[in-house]
Amino acid sequence: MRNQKIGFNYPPTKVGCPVETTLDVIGGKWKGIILYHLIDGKKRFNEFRKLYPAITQRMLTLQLRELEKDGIVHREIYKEIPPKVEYSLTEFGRSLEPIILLMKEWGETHKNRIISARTVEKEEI
Amino acid sequence: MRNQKIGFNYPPTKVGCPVETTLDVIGGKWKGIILYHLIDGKKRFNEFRKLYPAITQRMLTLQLRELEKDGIVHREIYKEIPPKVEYSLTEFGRSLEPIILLMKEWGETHKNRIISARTVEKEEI
DNA sequence: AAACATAGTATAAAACTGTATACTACAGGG
DNA sequence: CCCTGTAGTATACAGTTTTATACTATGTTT
Repeated sequence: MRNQKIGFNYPPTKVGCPVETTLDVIGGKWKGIILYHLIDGKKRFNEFRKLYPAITQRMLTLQLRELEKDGIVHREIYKEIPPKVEYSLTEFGRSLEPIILLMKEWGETHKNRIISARTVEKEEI
Repeated sequence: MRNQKIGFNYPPTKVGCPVETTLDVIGGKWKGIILYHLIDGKKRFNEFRKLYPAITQRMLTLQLRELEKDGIVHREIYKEIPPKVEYSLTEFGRSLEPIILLMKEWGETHKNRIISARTVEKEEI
């Protein structure tokens, strides 16, 4: 283990780079999708499932709960049967809007480039 | 498995939400940190390790290679002994600057709020 | 001759994430 | 009385990521 020593002690935790803080909040597997759709207004649980059927119920629940815990998303429960729950952005969540919109634009503009950069598996044999 | 059927067929792959495309590029565990520091100019391999000693060599290599494959980062090898390799943003990588800077601002502004939102383990018994 | 520096690679294990499947509650409709 | 719909929860397993540790190359310095 010669190489690992680098002349100073490791900090106990990752001292936050601010960019990492933001990515921690919005970087979950389905959070981009969730936030992107919440910008247009509130959504019900199964609306998300219809928009992205590949999300399992468990993952959707987990991601929404994390966003809720971070104060980004508000969860409104209607005491009805069958159940009705609406998700929406909080005021705080709205502060992410410019970032989400920039990411949306960037993704739209460069999506094809990224896809082709990643599908070059073998150029030559 | 009553609940999983939802009245339409699952698509074969996740049809890209543009926000997800962007998060796929910048959302890796250490990519925020890497990109944030590359905005100031080129960096050598061990400079990153000194900035964030918790990154292992392997992770740093993997993250840099992914950014390189996506065309975000340029890797310049100097044929010297001991080795010297410099990493920098490509022209394409520069197009991420506005997003990185917004994320940096958001993180700086709301870091404490996020930390405390996440450390409320039990309010009452 | 041994040690140092840089930029990695190799391998295995541990930790975390995500999936699959089954299950719950309750009111209304047939 | 059984089925439907909504919004979940529970459990176990599979898959992916991340970590830990050791190792490589090679020219220069001690």
